[in-house]
Amino acid sequence: MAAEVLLDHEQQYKMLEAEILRFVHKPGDIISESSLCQRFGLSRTPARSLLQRLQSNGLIRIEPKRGSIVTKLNLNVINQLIYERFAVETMVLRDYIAACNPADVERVRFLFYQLKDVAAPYFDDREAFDTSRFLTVDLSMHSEWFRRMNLDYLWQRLSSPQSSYTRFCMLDILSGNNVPDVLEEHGQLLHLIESGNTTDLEPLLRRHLYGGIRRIGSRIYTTYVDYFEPFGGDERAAFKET
Amino acid sequence: MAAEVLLDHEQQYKMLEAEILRFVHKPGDIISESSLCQRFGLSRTPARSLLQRLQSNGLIRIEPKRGSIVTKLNLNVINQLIYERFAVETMVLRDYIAACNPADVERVRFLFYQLKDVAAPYFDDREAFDTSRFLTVDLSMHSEWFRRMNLDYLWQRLSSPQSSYTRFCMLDILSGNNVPDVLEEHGQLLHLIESGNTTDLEPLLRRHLYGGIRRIGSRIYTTYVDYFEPFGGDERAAFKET
DNA sequence: TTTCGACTGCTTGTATACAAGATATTGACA
DNA sequence: TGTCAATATCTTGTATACAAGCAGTCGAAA
Repeated sequence: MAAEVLLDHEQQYKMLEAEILRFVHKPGDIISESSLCQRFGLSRTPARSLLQRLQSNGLIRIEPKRGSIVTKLNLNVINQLIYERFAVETMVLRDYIAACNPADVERVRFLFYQLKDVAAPYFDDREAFDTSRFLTVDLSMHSEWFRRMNLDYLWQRLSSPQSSYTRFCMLDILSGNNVPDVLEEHGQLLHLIESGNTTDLEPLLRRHLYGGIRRIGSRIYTTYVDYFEPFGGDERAAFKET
Repeated sequence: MAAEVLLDHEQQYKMLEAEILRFVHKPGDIISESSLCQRFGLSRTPARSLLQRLQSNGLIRIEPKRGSIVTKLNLNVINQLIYERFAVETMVLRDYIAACNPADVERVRFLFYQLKDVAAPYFDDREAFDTSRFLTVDLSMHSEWFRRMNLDYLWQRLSSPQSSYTRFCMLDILSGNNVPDVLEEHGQLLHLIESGNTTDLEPLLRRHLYGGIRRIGSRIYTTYVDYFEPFGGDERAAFKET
């Protein structure tokens, strides 16, 4: 195979990152410097930079003199990151609902109808359903309230593919089982925004953000068991949704 | 000066990090590969690794063929990180107050008295006041509720020296002006925990966490103006505390 | 057959020569 | 004196030789 020489470092990194996030490289897989040298037509120095960058984002672990290994997901870490997202987004959305004007509401409404359009094939013509686009529109709704409240950096920080969380979400998404829930819950969020209701916000967001754990369920211990770090202690308590 | 050859990579990194956090290397300063080579007795490859690691944590910016420059603080980013901390800690502390038992309360009370002890010299014998120790005990109170709620990773994520926020706090701390406020506010937090009161929690935490911006105040635009990125737009709105 | 040791081939870690861009210096020329 | 181009010297980027640790293979000896 010819080396992919057309890509700059940033593109190379994004490509590797995407491959890890989408489980093309599975947890436990080895990505050696030499494989990157061949693939991208690099010498070892820039290949090492790529690996070090992947490591600093928690996607691989470089073991000296042994190799670079795609990290496994840590359910404990995932739970804490969901908690973080839940805490932050509850407050952001509360503040957003207090601050938004009719034009803002209209924008959210538009994004929701867009989400419905993208989701339609999921029920009618499963083949035509575009998972990736659904995810994009889903996220663009969430980013809307952050953007409106001038919290773009914070949204970027929460949604950047660090550590285990993004890959966990990807497990949920790739199976496609999240579509009905996401559609339903985003509809309810829109309804809260339209009505200015903030009292029902917290339980709804809790259900929405912990949905991944609910849907993946026991497959963590069966189908996907090799993707996760061995479970020690009482991490099964995760199922109780706090 | 003899090279500091006794340190391993981790220690070298921590040392550089601490020097940047404490403004030994000021925003805008240049840290070249060759300076690290000389100082630590390294060749360029491991020196580059150190710099890339600093860059991935937002402490320096590597400009190709030009140099590596200590980043300036971005007030907009700082505000968003304070917002994050505020949102998360409000929820953590609310949950903590609902979950803690008398032994937990006693532990917090002990930490508060410890904080009072460390702070005492600040008022009596300013020379004997230990800034670093005060900060440690301050943080150990905050980490206590995270630890109790099994959110250690989240605490680590929020308090790790990324980006601008930790350095901003350091500006506040190095001046020492935060001691009375911190003592007072931690006392009030203890009081809320003892009484199980959660309704006053949010305003108190807002005051506590935005305290740095309040105390530094206009010095952002005067004394410390060179430490910050140029201000564009309406970032002065920061003063309104949301 | 089993055990154990040398060895072969892998991995990443380090040092260093060279490439190439950015910037400051220098000096000739007007 | 002022201007501007050549140049010297800085910076980081890249390629690569060598170091050194880990692991699996192979084979000889018990």
